[in-house]
Amino acid sequence: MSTRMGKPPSESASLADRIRNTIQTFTPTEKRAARLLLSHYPFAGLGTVAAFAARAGISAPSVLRFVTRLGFSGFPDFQKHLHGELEAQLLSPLAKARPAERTDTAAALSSFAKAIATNLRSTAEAIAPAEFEAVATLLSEPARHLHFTGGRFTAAFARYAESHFRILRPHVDVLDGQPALWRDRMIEIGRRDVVVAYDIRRYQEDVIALCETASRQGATVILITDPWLSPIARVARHVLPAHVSAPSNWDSAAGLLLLTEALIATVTKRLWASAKPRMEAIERLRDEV
Amino acid sequence: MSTRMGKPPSESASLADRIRNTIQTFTPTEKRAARLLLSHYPFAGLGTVAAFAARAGISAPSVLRFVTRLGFSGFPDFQKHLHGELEAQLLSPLAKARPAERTDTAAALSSFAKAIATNLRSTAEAIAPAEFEAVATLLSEPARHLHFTGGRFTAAFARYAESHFRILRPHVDVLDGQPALWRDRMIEIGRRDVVVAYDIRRYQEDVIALCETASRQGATVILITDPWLSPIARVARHVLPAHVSAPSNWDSAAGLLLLTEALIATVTKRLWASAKPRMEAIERLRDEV
DNA sequence: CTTATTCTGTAATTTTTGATACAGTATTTC
DNA sequence: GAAATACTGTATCAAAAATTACAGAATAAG
Repeated sequence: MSTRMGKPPSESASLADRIRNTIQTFTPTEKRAARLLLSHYPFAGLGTVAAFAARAGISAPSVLRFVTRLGFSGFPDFQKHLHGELEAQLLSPLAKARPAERTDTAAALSSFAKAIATNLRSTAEAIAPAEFEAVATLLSEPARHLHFTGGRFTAAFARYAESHFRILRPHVDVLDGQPALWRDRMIEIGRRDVVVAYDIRRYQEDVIALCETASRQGATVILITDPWLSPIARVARHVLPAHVSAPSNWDSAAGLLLLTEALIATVTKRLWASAKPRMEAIERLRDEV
Repeated sequence: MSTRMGKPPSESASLADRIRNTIQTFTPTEKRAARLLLSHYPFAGLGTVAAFAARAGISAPSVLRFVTRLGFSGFPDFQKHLHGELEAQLLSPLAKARPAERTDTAAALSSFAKAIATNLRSTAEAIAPAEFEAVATLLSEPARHLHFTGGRFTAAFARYAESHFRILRPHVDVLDGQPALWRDRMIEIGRRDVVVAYDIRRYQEDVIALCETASRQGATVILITDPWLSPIARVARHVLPAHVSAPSNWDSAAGLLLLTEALIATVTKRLWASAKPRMEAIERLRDEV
């Protein structure tokens, strides 16, 4: 066993910092390993032990001793840590190097806004254009019947979508409230129907069951979910995942709203010729009542 | 052998872009793999085949078929490519500038995301910290009764807020559906009650009437609205305006959602001592049913 | 200068990982 | 509705990787 113990890798400071601070205690070959890693941090550590050894001009066992010295249980453990750092750094360029400022409520609001804005950007980037396009097309076909549904928290977005699409086009409803009531309507759902389901963790059994039934009866299922994908993805024709992370105990649904509003906007534009007179007629009716 | 060949991985466009453009030609399981990779790009691909497969909910061979379809000779080859992209991207922060989207709809989605992100930022900046603070405090008092309500489009956010606050604390409900049904409940609303109203253009008569009545009976009214302020502002104790502009015929409600979620997060933190056991109890009840 | 100790690479070993053959299932096509 | 085709998971195999044992080299101490 080594005479010097490595510190546990769970230290708060970045691994690179820790290496820089302790590099003088390393043996000559370990220093070579450390310099390689620091000069190409952290990419040099992403490959195999053999590749790292060759690049540093040392032997494979020396690399192993190096990572052990750093406090890792083995090379895979070491790599796992690098992956984690990399992901944290690249995904939240803002949240990273910020040593817990005062948790003022005003600061909370603005950091919330920042985090959600980041979500929106990554949500938009992760969506396949063809997928979004296909969904927009489905929702633009007046002959199809649209049914929106969601779980405990996401039912609100089904409602939100419905309240807009209802104005744009005919044959729009929401499957909401008592799941028992859905059953009755399910009988009418078939090939021409489109079910748009919102479902994020924890995925809800009754929504899943509804979509499976709908799919079995030939309906087209569209799923709007989180990046971990609801089980509904199995039966869904199209899936639109949205990022949901937020500085809170709860997930943020802003990504779901983004996709919903973007779909509404796209369909509005596409159906404008028929939607405009329809909207005007609805306005007149509202004013009369 | 597969009937469709993957393109060589040396294409100039990023791998993510290529996947987004060709995802429609994938098999269902390949789509699952693609969605995982896109939603956690490229980190999901940095581990082992088995880890990727488990995370995507598919089998290891399917992952191998996926990378083969993408044109790589094997999983290590695929990872090598990801490492390369990652290094290039992180080393040149400038190169991160988006490579000009192709299709119209993709552009629509990303410009939508940008516009909404801007909304969020300006919404957060325009909120008076003391106002937000005061609202959070009101919603954190367990003795008060909370009622959420909204108009045609905004009722969804009242529902969304209610579904969360209901879990955090007692005495939470939503005034929804038939306005006639509100009347019956109005009789019980008094000094200890808090009415949170969502209202944006075009401001809705029945919601306005509800808030005026509530105010007259001594309730505290909180208004979440657009920058032009609903008439409810006259009777509201606190007003939180949100920016709503969007590249669409419709307004965007993302600002409303931001305020809602930020309030939920703040109240959750503040009530954590009592909310945690409450949430656990609710979880247990759910599991039993 | 000799001896003890630490350091480092070669080579063997074991574990893990990626890859493949094949059979069952679902799906599509006629 | 039946046959053909495509799709996907289980079980198995082969390959590569990480790890360890050990001996030689370098360094430091006496």
